[in-house]
Amino acid sequence: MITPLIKKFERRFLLSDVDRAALESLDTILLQVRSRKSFLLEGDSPEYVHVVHSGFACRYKAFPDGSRMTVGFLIPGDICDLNVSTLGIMDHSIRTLSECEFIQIPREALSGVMAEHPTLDRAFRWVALLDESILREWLISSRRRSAEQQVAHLFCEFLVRLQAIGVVDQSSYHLPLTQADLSDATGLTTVHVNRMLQRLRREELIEFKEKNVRILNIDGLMTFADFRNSYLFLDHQSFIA
Amino acid sequence: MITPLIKKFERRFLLSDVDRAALESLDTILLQVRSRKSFLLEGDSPEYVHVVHSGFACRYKAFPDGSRMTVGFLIPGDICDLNVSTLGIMDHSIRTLSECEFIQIPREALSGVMAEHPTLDRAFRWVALLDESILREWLISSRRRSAEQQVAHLFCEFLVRLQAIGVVDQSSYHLPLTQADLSDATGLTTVHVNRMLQRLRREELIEFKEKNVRILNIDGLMTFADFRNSYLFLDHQSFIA
DNA sequence: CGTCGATTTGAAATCTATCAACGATGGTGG
DNA sequence: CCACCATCGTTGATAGATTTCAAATCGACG
Repeated sequence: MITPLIKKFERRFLLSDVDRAALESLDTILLQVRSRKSFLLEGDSPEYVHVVHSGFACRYKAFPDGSRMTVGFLIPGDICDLNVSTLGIMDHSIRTLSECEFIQIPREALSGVMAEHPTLDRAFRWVALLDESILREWLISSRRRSAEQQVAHLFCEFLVRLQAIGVVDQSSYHLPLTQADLSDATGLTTVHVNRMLQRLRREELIEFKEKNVRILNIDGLMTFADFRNSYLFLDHQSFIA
Repeated sequence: MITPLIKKFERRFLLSDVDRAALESLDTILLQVRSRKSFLLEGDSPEYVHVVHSGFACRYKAFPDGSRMTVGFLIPGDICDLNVSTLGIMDHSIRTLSECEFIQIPREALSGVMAEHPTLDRAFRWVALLDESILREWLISSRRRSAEQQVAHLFCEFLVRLQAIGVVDQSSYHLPLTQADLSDATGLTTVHVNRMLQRLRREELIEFKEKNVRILNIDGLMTFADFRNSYLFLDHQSFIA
């Protein structure tokens, strides 16, 4: 049941059978959430840890004026609320972008597993750092990249992250976002996002319609966006046994 | 020796005498670094954990074109390279902005302490989350705040963080940064930073000269910058014993 | 058919970068 | 002590990127 997470860990860690069994033996509940629902809010103290099993979601910060800013996307295998264990509360909110299934893990049980399995403990810390690294890259995007590059970079990030979980088909992938979602995630206006998408299309880098992305020129896109995947920690170089 | 870190922990956690003794018994070395030196580079695997004891430093990402982007500031009590334990290497660099003293803690010994003292383990995780929260706020700054607000927000952040370690005197504090440093940290040009500082001065919000910041109107500044200190986790609300 | 959300278009306003230059300052070496 | 140099801060003019505002189009769907 918890397989997307295990797969994610195994991109970087060599789990023992015992480790894997410990994760699999966790008593989980599958939770379905409809599309475009805020299901964890800033200030919440969820008693379960939630792992995305299917669907797309995002982390966001809500503002008094009713607007929100997306600070990260969640795809299958990503953990929504790992931090709650040490912080006590969510310091941002989570919202689904498509219909989603979440795996709920009792927080206590998970802590127990981490305490007894050093490799798993390390793996969980690692995914937290991965989130932070992505966040840092978003900051870089927002400061150093032009609007067009930012949008392009986002499509690269999706490409690589979705490839890693095996849901990319010939450089095409499903992406249930609206242009307004991209605007929340980049801080650009929807008008401008629209124009940037048109440009990327005209330059024959990507196509994005009907919730489907097709990368027409991967190298061209990555070069243009100044995308380096090292921040996603996908290489197995510093493998830790 | 390790007192700035202990003080930081104690803003949020109730350390037992045993916890405190465990930290104090660590075999540390004090390292002096001259101003404006890169002393930890992306890719490094430092064998010690470094805690700022005195001075100002920053985290930054270096780019092929020789420029750099600051992604966070370090003040006394902040940890430079906690992540190396789980990641194996630095995924960004650290540079001093003034003469600095760093406390070097053997990584193994620190891990041991964390393993045996759950509260300390939690405290270390907490400071990691604090860093991440600040990063998230920087992302928000860079997307939602005007240049002038960004600069103002940075001065608010310094004010509150420096207050927390007790080095603010009547809403004045020492800040050994150049306008170019502010530009690295905001992504603005130095020219524009200069103009924003002039505006803030003209609006009688702050004064910044000779490495000294004086906040002339705290409420006005915070309101203007849309600054809320909750992201700095300074409140003792969700105190964990 | 009408409505709603999403996308697209155009024109003007605003913000920030860019380029170029100048003044002040402090340190260094002669 | 002075001349020189480098760094920092300042100013002005212009170009470019992005937002803002307003409106049109499109498609899905009841």
